[in-house]
Amino acid sequence: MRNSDAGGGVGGAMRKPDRTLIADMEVFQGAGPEMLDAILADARVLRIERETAVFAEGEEAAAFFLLLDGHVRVVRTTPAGDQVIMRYIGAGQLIGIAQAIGQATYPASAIAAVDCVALAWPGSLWERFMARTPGFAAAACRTVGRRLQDTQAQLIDMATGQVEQRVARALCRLARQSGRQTGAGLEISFPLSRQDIAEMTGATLHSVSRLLAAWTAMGIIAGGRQRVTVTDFARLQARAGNHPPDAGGEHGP
Amino acid sequence: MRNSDAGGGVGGAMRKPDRTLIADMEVFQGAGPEMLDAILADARVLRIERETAVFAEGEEAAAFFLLLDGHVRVVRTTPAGDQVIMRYIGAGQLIGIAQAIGQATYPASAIAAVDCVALAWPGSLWERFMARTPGFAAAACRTVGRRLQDTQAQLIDMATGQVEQRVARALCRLARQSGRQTGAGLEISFPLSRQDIAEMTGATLHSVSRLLAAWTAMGIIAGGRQRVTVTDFARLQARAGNHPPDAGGEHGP
DNA sequence: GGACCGGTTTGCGATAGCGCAAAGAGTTGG
DNA sequence: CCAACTCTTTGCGCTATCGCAAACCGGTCC
Repeated sequence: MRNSDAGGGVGGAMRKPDRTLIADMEVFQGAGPEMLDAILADARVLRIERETAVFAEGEEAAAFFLLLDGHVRVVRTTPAGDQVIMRYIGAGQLIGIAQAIGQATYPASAIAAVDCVALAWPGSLWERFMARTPGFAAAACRTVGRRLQDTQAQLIDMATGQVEQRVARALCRLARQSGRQTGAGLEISFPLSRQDIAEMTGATLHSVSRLLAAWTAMGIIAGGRQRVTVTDFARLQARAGNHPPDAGGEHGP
Repeated sequence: MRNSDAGGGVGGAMRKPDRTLIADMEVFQGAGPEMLDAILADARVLRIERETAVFAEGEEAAAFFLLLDGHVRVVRTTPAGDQVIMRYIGAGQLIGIAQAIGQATYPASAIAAVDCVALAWPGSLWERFMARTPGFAAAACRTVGRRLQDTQAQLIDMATGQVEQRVARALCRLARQSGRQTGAGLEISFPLSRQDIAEMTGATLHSVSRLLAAWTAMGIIAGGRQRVTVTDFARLQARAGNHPPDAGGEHGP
């Protein structure tokens, strides 16, 4: 089990950020300088330590957040106690927008994958933003829509794909979204355990471990403890579903 | 393969409906009578025959729709050719809202499960609605958000549940949303083949058939060709994994 | 330095559910 | 009333994947 208790770990304030920090966020497009300042005036700046919760599933949705730096994973827990990682969210994205969808409580938990910085607004301001900030509503709608698209794509994967495909796709997605180019390849820029990958793909830790071991041996990926680097993106993509043009016998004895 | 070609089958117009028809739709809450009339003035009324497409995946998103009567299923097709039923949509809901999420093409197909009636607006009007109809943006956002919630719930099912649970949950959901109370129980009010259920749950036709046969024998459900009636909702829910009020300590036969 | 600890790897048996194949059983239309 | 069709049921071998158990590692704490 993970140490992901409570909403603790949300650290103290920093000095107020400059408006240029949020001026190019999609949600605030169309807002003038004075409006941006007003928006910022209502924001708290949070620093969230690694592996602590920004907010927890079921909690009253008292605030919504804009992630300025870091990555958080959005997790839901089943009645049976299984965790499922819905997505990872990177800098520049909104989280905790329960009010956008008319929910009084957060439907999922958000856990910082690394130390993060975020802006927080009281939930009550959501409506004001929706009403007064030009384009905010449309942008929020698109944001939610995009997540719906992603989730649907994942659902399709789960419905039709084998574990190998699902894991390959998850890694491709993460590498594309959060990959940092290094000498060795695209390195996923936050700690990502085999267990995490399993919880993203609906597989078991064991299957994932086997898979990654095989791919490491083939030179498709590299990395150790909570680290994954994609060294051969094309070949990983091939594993993700486009199996036809492939040689190489694989898999155990 | 199903006879679900093209956007054909979209029949001719009916006489204009009365504004009361849409006045209580969530998306048009807050719109005054004259605005409702204006909205209706721009709408076309469509009659869609059973098993024909309202719109097709990949098609340019030229319009969005409000389903007035009937049920449509929203389907996506994988590159490999597998169909996945994302959801069923009933009367009163918006469909084809690709523009809401900033898509130029429909991400899925919508096929009428029964003869349907819908209103259609040119996609170009979306922005006007968003801007001028009070509450429309927020309602649209909530609609998309609710679908996101649903899809996430399904994803969790797929990730953690066995086929039996998934099928049971899918039936519970359908019965709750579209069940018509009859003497025998809650009858799902549109044709629903085993194959459809399979495509909703990521199972095979065969597994679904076996499952339903077993449940029929137990008196949990009833129904024949493309028909499902839930005769014992509580017990079906138990199969779905929630063993709450029930005390039945049963498992596989 | 050695025990400890979270994450990772690996082996192996158990099995759910797929894939294939073919027979039944309602429906539809001539 | 029969033929054709579609949907459904059923049998059976097969394999991907789980579940458990145990060995491994690279740091960390004392």
